[in-house]
This record gives sequence, C-alpha cells and structure tokens, in this order.
Amino acid sequence: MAESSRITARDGVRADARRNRERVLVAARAVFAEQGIDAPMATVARRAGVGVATLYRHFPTRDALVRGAFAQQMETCARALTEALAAPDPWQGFQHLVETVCALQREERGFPAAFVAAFPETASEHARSRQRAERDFTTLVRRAQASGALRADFHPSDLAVVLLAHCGLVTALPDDGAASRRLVAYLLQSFRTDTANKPLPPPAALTLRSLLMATDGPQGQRPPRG
Amino acid sequence: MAESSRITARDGVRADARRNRERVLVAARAVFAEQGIDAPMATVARRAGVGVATLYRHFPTRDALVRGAFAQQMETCARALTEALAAPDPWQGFQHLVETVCALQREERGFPAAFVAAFPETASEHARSRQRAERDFTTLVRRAQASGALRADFHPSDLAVVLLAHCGLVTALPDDGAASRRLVAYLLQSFRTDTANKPLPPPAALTLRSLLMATDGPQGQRPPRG
DNA sequence: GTCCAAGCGGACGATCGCGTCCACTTAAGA
DNA sequence: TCTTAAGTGGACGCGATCGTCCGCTTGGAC
Repeated sequence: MAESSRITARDGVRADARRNRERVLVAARAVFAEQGIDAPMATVARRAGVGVATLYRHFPTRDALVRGAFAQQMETCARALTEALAAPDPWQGFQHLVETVCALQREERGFPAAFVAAFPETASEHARSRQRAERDFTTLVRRAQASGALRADFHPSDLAVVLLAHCGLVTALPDDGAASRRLVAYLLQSFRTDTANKPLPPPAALTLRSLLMATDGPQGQRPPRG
Repeated sequence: MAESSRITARDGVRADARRNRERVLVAARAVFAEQGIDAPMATVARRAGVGVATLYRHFPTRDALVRGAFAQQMETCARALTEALAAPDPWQGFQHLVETVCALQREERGFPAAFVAAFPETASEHARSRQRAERDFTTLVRRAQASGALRADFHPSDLAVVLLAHCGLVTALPDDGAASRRLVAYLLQSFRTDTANKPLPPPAALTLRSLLMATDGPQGQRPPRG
C-alpha cells in the first residue's frame, strides 16, 4: 500500500485511474477486433465497465484511443525494423520485416486500420520516430540491393504499397490467414532478383462466392464510413 | 410523343419515372466517387434533384443503388473475361483481364467497394452469371498454365486475393494510379514462370508521411466498421 | 379538355453516436 | 479519522441519417 502510493505519487495518477485506463485499453482492443475501429465509444466504455466520461478523460479522441490500444503492436513493428537492420543477411532482414508486419496486421484484428489511421499525428515525437523509421528502411533497402538479392528498381515507397494492399486484404477477409500469406509470398518473390518460382503457401479457400459471404460480415471494407 | 408513349407503354413505366431513375444513377456515381458508397442517401437525392422518396422507390436499399450505379462497370468486367478467353495467347488474355479490372477499380472511384459489396446478392440471375464467371476464369487459368506462361501453382482463388488487395490499395489512395500500377506489375510478374525482372511502372510518389496525409481524406478505409 | 393512377417531394418520427456537464464517490496524505 | 481534490458515471442536448407517410402534381389515355 505504501508502495502503491509511492508508485502513484511518481506519476501523480491515482491508482484507480490507472486501473481504469488499463481496463479501457483491454476493452478497446477486444471491441476494435470485433467491430472495427469505428465501433461506438460507448461500447468500449461499457465493455470496460466504466462510464463514457472516464473513457473520454483518458482518451479525448477516438484516435488517441486507437493509438493507445495498438501502441504495443507499433512497437513490435519498430523492433522488427531494428532487427532487420541488424541481420547479417540484408535480404533476410528485409523479408523478416515484411513478414512480421504483415503477420501483425493479419493476427491482430483492427490493427491494420489502426496502423494506417495512427500515422497522421504530426506531433513532434512521433514524427521524429517515423522519420527515423523511413531512413532506416531506406538503408535496409539499399543494403539488400547491394547484396544483389533485392531488385534494383525496388523503391522504398513500395513498402507502403505492400502494406496498404495487405491491409485491404485482411480487412476484407479477417479470417483468412491463407490469403494474406499467399499475397505476401507472391510479392516477396517478385521483389527478388533471382525469381525462379519458389513454393507458395497453400491457396486461400476462396471461391468468389465464399469470398462474398465473408465480406458480408461486420468489418466489410467501406471507407468507411468512407 | 406517340413514340415516347409507345416506349413507355412497353415497360409500363412513366417517362418522368424513367428520367428520374437515370438522374439518380448519374448522381449516385458522382456522389459515390466523391464520398464513398456510404454517402448519405439524401445527398444523392439532392444531387439528382429529386426527393428522397423517389430515390427509395427506385432503389429500396443502398445496395440496390450501388449495384445500379456500377452495373456498367460490372459489365465491362464480364466483357473483359470473355475477351480474355477469346485471346489467341492465354497469358495475354490473363494479363489483360487482371489489368482491365484493376484499371476500372483505379479509375472509377467507389467502384472497388461496390465491386466487393455487390456480390453478396444471391439472387438467381446474378448467382448464375457469377458461377459462369468463375468457370470461365478457371478455364482461362488452365489454358495459361498449359501454355507454360502461368505458374502451375497459381490458383483461381488468387484472383480474389489480387482484387481485394488492389481494392484496399486504391481505396486508401484514391489519387495514386502509380501505386496501383506498381502493385499490379509486381503481382503479374510473380505469376509468370519466366520471372526475369521486367521493367516496372514508376514508383508511387509516397513517403510514409505523404501516405498518411492521403489517408486523412474521405474514403479512408475503415471497415467500416472494421 | 378531362380524368386518374402513377409518380412525386419533403416533412416527420425514430434511432444512433457524440461529447459535455455536474453531482457523487473515493484514494490517499495528514 | 478527516479532508479534499482527483476521479467517476450516466443523464442529457445536439446533430446526422434513416426510411415512411401522405397530400400534391403530372403524364398520358380517351
């Protein structure tokens, strides 16, 4: 108790407030996974067992909540980039990076949309880390090209192309890991210089018909609202 | 006038009704292009210069309106498939099909979402034509594989993977034809058996930063829920 | 010109999500 | 234990969209 109060004092936040904040984050991840990041704020609050006001106090905007909920995943992405740069073989690093980020997008529902939505924050700190990420990734690309494995005309912006396309795919088919793996395999293959066809993961169990049943659910991709 | 009344009599629809229906379709295409297919019905009605009731009479659900608005594009897709089957070189046909459909998705805003959203209709007629499309596409794939140009492990369901991924990309970046072309080129390349790297269209003018400015707009892809 | 049913438009009630405000509760220091 | 300010919850007002209802208009047949 003395300890908890000491901890509390450290950041000047009451224990119950911190507890609620955590509850809200857990609830947000669950709700976003089920209904997408446009789920009503009230739903998140109810799930967390707190009032709406509490939710808004901790996260004044939906964006803040989304960012909070997926902060951990964003860190994983950042770590993957660091690891990729440290890898002895730059192509391995590159491949690992793409696969890791796509696996996150695939496994953590709601994360893909969050990933895209979270960036616009122009706030200094995050802008800086984003800038660093861009620089690091460019370095990785150059090295992989120098090693001869990555095609010379690969452009760093192609990563954005891959991620957005993949995001669209997993958003439309939240349950189909096979489709996601298949896309990533195809793309990675076309990025290599020696592109003799290598084995692919098994095809998605999709007919156009089943596909459309799938897109019926929640999560269907309508801009959303837009 | 005698003629117009004869035409009217033919389908038992009054001339002004048919005119309004057409106006609504034009307005719907325009509004969907600007705001996405979740735009308020009232906006479409106002744009068409008709009342909401008129809109609802012609198209009782949003889905019906969406389907009506993009029927022409759907037909273009169907025609592209027919042409592909008729092409002397099956690979050329395959490539032409993929490029045509993706070009439509890229150029006609709102169409990608419509394309995905329109399918669920299980109604007999469309179900039949969809079934036929599936069969025809499978034939095309087999022929292209037999000719040796298309990799043997390409699966017809991979078309759905491509279209959904591409749809996600153009939804997120409605203005960036370069990104779309780039993705299609990469994928087509990885579908060939002889995959010596061929020249790509120029890279998208994207930094992660600019990318995120772009996703700020309307049309942002939020599953909408999801 | 006359008639009438098909067609029209917009007002309206219902629903939903947002974000704030304020009276009540409780953590935690003294 | 007492105090108090930080924290809480839910009611509330607002605005947007939906889809229907009903009284008016008009195409087109005679």
